[in-house]
Amino acid sequence: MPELPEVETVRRGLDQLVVGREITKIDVFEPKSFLGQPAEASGHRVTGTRRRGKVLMIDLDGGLTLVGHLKMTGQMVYRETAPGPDATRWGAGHPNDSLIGELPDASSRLAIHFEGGSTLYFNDQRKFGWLALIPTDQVAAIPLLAKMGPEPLEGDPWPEFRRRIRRHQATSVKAALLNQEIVAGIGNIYADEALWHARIHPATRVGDISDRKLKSALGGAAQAMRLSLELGGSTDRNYVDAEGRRGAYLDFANVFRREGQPCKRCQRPISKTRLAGRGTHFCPACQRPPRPRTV
DNA sequence: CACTTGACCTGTCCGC
DNA sequence: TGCGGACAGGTCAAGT
Repeated sequence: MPELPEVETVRRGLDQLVVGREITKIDVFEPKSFLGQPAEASGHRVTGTRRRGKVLMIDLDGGLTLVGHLKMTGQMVYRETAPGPDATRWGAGHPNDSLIGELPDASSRLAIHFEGGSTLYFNDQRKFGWLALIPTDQVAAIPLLAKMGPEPLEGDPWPEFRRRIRRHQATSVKAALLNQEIVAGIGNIYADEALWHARIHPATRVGDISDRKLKSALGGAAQAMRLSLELGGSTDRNYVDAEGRRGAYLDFANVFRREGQPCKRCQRPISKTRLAGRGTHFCPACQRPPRPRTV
């Protein structure tokens, strides 16, 4: 699932690959995946890329921006040449071979064509993701962005994080970490990793957790995401970067998708349960369940 | 307002 | 082998 490190990895790739290129045409294969008028992008040149939380932005000249969200299965994959017999980058046996092949494929929702024949494909198996073409000065007003909490890897997010999470004392800390209005960019993988780091049971109510522990959880999320950035993100099923490559972070995860395997701190088996509508991984020994407060 | 649940989708996996 | 259903999880709408 593309979370902050995955979206940032895609952004860095796109920054190298498409900045300076002029869009000739956008072909939309799945109308619900694109908001706005695709024809309005033609003739505009990419001036830069940005990211806020899990939201990707590709700025164009003329005051336009392509804003996108990959949700769970979105991919932004750049190909230098038009599809053809030689377009496949990966040889037989390459680890990417089974993940992504010639484009467009069945999951391709739109194609952004550039001067010179290169193409940026937006693939999204489950059609939850979207791209929108809107005036740059209206990007910040998108509700998701307008309400979004602090960036966990920029400056000191703790004071703002603390202010926001303390408004939600009755919710579970797992749900709070997934709430983009409390802190930006954390999804299911890094929420579980953060709580393992801080030794907090995911079902614990925010109101029952000290500031010191909450700060540790935020720090744990940041630590996991920084490592993931170095490793090109997490590839669970679909995620690839702008050049179609997998990320390697899950090989180093402490709890995510490790149910039944030994905790790296205490060797007890990792548990998996369902919380806040999500699969939730934790060490039942290191992360003690909350005590009932009354009765 | 705070909080929870279901909807949105489709590919994969599991049990029968 | 085929089939039904659970599951995967980011965000929003609708519910309590």
